[in-house]
Amino acid sequence: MVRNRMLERLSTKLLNVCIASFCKVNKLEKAESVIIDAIRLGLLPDVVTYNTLINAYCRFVGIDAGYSILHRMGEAGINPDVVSYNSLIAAASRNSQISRSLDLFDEMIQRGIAPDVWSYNTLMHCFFKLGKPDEANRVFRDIILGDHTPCAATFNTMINGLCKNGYTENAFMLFRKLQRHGFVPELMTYNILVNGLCKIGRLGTAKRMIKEIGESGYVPNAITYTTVLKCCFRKRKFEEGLELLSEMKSEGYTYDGYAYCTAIGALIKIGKIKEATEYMVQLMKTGIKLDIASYNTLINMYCKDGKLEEAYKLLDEIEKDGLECDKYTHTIMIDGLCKAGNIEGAIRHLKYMNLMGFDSNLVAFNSLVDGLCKVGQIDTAMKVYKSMEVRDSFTYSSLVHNLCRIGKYRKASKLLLSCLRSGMNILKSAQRAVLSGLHYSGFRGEAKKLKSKIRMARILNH
DNA sequence: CTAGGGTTAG
Repeated sequence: MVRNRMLERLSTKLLNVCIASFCKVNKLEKAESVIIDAIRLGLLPDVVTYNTLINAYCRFVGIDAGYSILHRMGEAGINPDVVSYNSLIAAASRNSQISRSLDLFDEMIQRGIAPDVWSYNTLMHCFFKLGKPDEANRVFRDIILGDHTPCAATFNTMINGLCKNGYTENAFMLFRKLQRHGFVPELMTYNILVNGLCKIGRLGTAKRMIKEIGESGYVPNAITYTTVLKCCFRKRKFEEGLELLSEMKSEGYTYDGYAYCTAIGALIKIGKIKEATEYMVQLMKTGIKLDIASYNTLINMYCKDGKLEEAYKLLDEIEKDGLECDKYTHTIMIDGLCKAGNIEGAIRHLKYMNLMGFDSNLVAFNSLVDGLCKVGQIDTAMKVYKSMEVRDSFTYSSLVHNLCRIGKYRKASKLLLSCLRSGMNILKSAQRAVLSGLHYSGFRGEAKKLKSKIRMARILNH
């Protein structure tokens, strides 16, 4: 009897290995048919089998599909465990459905399943993604001081979240403190810090980190390289960047599209479309499978080149490749249409984007506002501006510049002030345009007053 | 579970 039980367990284990190998390569139907065969042979799937399925369905089909497995396992008399929920929570978080992650977390607790460190790590990550570092910090403290043992991912998530929320200095200090207490950083930890430090321009410290990677016995990986590559372009060191890219190519670090897209994106930004196109051709020649971010880069390239038809062709390619457009794709198209002066097309695409389940985002609206201004429809642009729930310095700079362009300096001045009152910065060039406009159109007193307000705002907003 | 690439103003 005992022998039989052992055999049974072994067989389920084998079944799970088999299911896992199919799930890994997106052969879900195959996995399902194996399960059916197994059941026919009297071999019942267990919680691990279902968890493997949840993971795969979340990854390849969607969270709803993953979630439906929960019901299926319930019907089969198997209760979901913390791993089941961790998969779902992480999947929602990956898909930027943060509120869903939080709901799933609550659901798990309500069902009496105790979260583990992984659950808390993901929860922390969710709060950081929501821009709520205080909440994330609370979770971090709970992990450290509570019943759970933090793991490297806990620290990595915390350090990364701090960097992403504008607290890179704190992240760095935490890192050093943890090190003094015996934390051995992973390569990922270093990559997180190198990226954070590069972004705030602390290149000296970033270089020190890279040196520490070697001293710790790690070898920098493609991510380290791409981070440094991006940093080169950010510092406008294009020659150096392109050299690094070719070094990456010869060292085998360009097995995906990241480095290419970094370079292409940087070249587009400085208007070197021809060079960007050359790198696109290179990228295509490698046969690397394009993901949605790569497609977005290429679509943006065509848009900036005024080749909208080519951009539309790529939209079709995305579908043929079985990928889905995301908010970046749509925003890039909307901006491209605006830049081409096709406001109607842009508005149509905005509606289409909403139809596809994407909220209108700040960037898309900013593009629309700017596009409307450029074709002389400033009143409509103002209407859009007023309807916007969120605005940023792009919104204001664009409007202020264009109002100045048509000589409406007092209106521009009013807008500039409401921008400053909201605690946001505005381009220096936009400020100058308003000030000199007011001055030379006879509103010298107002110009003077505005100037002093700008000065005060500089103190307060800093 | 955690790290690199993709969108807007001048």
